[in-house]
Amino acid sequence: MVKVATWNVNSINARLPNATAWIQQAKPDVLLLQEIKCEADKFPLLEIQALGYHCAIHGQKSYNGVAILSRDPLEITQEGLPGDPDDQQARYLEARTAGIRVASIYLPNGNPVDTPKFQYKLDWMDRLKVHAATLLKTEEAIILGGDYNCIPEPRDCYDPKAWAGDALFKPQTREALREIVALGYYEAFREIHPQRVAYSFWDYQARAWDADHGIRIDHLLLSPQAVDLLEDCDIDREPRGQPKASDHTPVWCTLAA
DNA sequence: ATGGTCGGCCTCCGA
Repeated sequence: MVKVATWNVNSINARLPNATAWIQQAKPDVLLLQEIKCEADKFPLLEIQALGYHCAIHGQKSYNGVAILSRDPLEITQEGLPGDPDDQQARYLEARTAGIRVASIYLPNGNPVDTPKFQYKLDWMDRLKVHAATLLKTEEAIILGGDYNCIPEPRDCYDPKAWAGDALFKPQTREALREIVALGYYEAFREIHPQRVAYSFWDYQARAWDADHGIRIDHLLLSPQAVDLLEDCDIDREPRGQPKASDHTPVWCTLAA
């Protein structure tokens, strides 16, 4: 059995106690991290290694940054999303480990929508679609996990009307995610829980956590070879209720292997 | 309720 989780930690250094506690309790074999908000030399490598994990880091100062932790050694297969040599933002890291291929994805937020940030998001999703199609041809068990900054459907949001104009819920954003899935991927949470309402992000503001005003934007996309092995998937709300929590909480799945 | 959330950081920007 291989347990793979994704978690936007909103700074790995600010979140180290929370991340350590969750790793020791949840014991993922592979953990995909987003928004580590540091370069590799500022990553708490020794602390993570002490928990028994290898680390692959694609860092950036102050913003973005992704990493992959694994009980097994990691072979990096892609650092940075292909398709735009001018893109300097650290939002994609891919590796082989634990007998599968995984990617840690921090998809651009895209707000405000009347600025170039939204077009950057849509362009980034186009590039991800191209790369995701290439990956499918390997016929490997693949998990593309991360913060997709996309609310797939109205039921994935506590108040769809309140989010109607937001980059996370714009029709173009949702269409772009559907196109990626339609290449031949399976969204793990919906495979296991076709009807369930659950969230993975609650804003720090306006008592969103206390009111359960959440959205589901952290996803695990599985190739056909991976979904054949899929046993379980869930969102662990517990870390979001802890002191000094990230605004996201981990999403995990297990594969028979 | 004269405040209102975080983290990183060239005291504001990004989320």
